[in-house]
Amino acid sequence: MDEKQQVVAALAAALPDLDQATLAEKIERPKDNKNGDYAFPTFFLAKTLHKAPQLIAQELVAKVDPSGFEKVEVAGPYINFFLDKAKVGGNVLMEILADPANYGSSDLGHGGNVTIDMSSPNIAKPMGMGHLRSTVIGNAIANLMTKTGYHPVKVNHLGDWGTQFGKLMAAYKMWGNEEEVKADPINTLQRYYVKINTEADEHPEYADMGREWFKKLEDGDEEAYRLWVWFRKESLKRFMKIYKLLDVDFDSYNGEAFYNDKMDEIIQLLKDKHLLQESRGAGIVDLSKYDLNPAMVLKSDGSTLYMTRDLTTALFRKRMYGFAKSLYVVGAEQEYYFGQLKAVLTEMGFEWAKQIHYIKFGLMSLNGKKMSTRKGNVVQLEDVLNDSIKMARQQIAEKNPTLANADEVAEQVGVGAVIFHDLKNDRRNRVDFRLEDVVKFEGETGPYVQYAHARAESILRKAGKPSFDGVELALHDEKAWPIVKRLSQYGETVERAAANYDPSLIGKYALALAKDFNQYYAHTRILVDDDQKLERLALVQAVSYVLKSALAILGVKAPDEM
RNA sequence: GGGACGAUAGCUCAACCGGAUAGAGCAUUGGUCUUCUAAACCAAAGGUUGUGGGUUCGAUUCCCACUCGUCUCACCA
Repeated sequence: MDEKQQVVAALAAALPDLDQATLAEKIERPKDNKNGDYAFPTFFLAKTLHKAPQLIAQELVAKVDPSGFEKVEVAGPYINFFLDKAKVGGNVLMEILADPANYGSSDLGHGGNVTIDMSSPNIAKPMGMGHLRSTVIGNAIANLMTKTGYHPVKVNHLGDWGTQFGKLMAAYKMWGNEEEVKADPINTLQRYYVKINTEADEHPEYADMGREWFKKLEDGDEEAYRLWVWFRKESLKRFMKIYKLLDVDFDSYNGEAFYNDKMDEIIQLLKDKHLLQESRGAGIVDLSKYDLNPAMVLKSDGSTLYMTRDLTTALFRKRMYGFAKSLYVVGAEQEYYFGQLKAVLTEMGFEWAKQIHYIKFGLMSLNGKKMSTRKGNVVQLEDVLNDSIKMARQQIAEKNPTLANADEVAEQVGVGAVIFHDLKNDRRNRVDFRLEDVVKFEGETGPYVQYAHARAESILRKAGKPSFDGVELALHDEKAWPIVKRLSQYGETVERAAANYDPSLIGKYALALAKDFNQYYAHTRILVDDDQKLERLALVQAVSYVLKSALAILGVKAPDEM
């Protein structure tokens, strides 16, 4: 950052007619290191100066003071600036080593609360791979918020209410067996649920039974309530196992049921503001001024919908947390719906509606088809995690059989692979689930990054964990320059990832840094006793810190040995 | 039919604000472990960036049209 200012200053002296902001805007970072560290293209000056860009570049470079730079040279229409590698490199390393935990952090958020609606699995259904996306994306965004000075509030908006419970209860009453459910709650309940759905075509009365049971639940029927509590408890127990594996926790588990008795207010508010209209017996809010279809907030039988609960939830969260932002990490198929939700809130006069951001992610499919719990074609997240851990354990047995805490590391690597796989690409991309891709440990994967980190730690152990306190560092190894450059870009990468709610930028950064390091490692011996040994070790230590930090943002562990 | 999003190497994906020869990984072919962990490294090969126009000194990137794909368009969530 300061380095860019240095370039701006040098150019400003040669081009007094242009203001610094314009110059800063035009300066770019060449993709190829041979074109220097910063470059200034002169095309845009051709028109005003009536000269060829190449000529402008040549004339300009003569006026630029190259002191402070390694060199400044012309390459066609570009002026390329090469930084003083020894000095800049040393500064970057010293900055990281002085305060590793805060490297890359900023205070853009000034402590403002950011509620993040994430994970939100449905009770009485197994957590599928689809829920992984919302969980790990939400978790990574929460970490990005922390890193940029916000205070994230992770909310697991459990799907613990709705007509599907009525159906489930009806199914349980017909075919259920208490012992069977106790033995394996989720899968058994899931089986009942699939059964009643598949047989509903032949037995239309099942749908009515489901509605009746849900009505009972809403009216506080004792048996319905007892079943609901039981199903919910068993489901949560199972979910907690998965969250523990993923190492994700939540600040609130207030789900749909929590808002069940709080919806009157929003209905009343809509009435007071004359926004509630009747149409075909149902209650709707007209949104034609937003170019959207009307939002239904009351069914014709007077019962509520998802929309009703979400409006209530939004208002509750604003009051409870006074959020600076409210994020919803939800599948892309709900985009239209969230447009309506925001529009209704705006229509109600809540100016904070614009603080709501919908963080959509691409649908996960199986063999090209949408996964459907009702049809039973889902891949269970727990199975995938366990498979991955098992495979990681095998790899360790082959490659590092004497590793002391092998089981613990296998879990970190196996789970890390799954999480990283889900986060490395743009969250909006659709993904077709393929186990062999998810549990891959080579190439652009989580384990690749973890491995680079473990190698770095291994070297530091062998070097006797050197201390860098108060050491004045310069970096003389030219081969280390790509690494240092990458390290120096961590903060801006974090900021960009946070601003775009895009964890994949951190994933790509971690891969690039791991690759830089692995290349260096393959070509340079670090543990040789010469006068540059300490600065090489400082480099290794800095890489280790930053890799670990980047992985931590993604929610991936960085074992010291693997 | 309306809307949203997308189309880049055989496959999965990159490409910051419009910039230098469009880059990685996987798969394929070949090379590198008596030296810090080979979950790694090096190399080869792989492209009319869906099609056709336009804007620009310059377009994968911006605009228009078209083709194809996914999602979505009130009593599910």
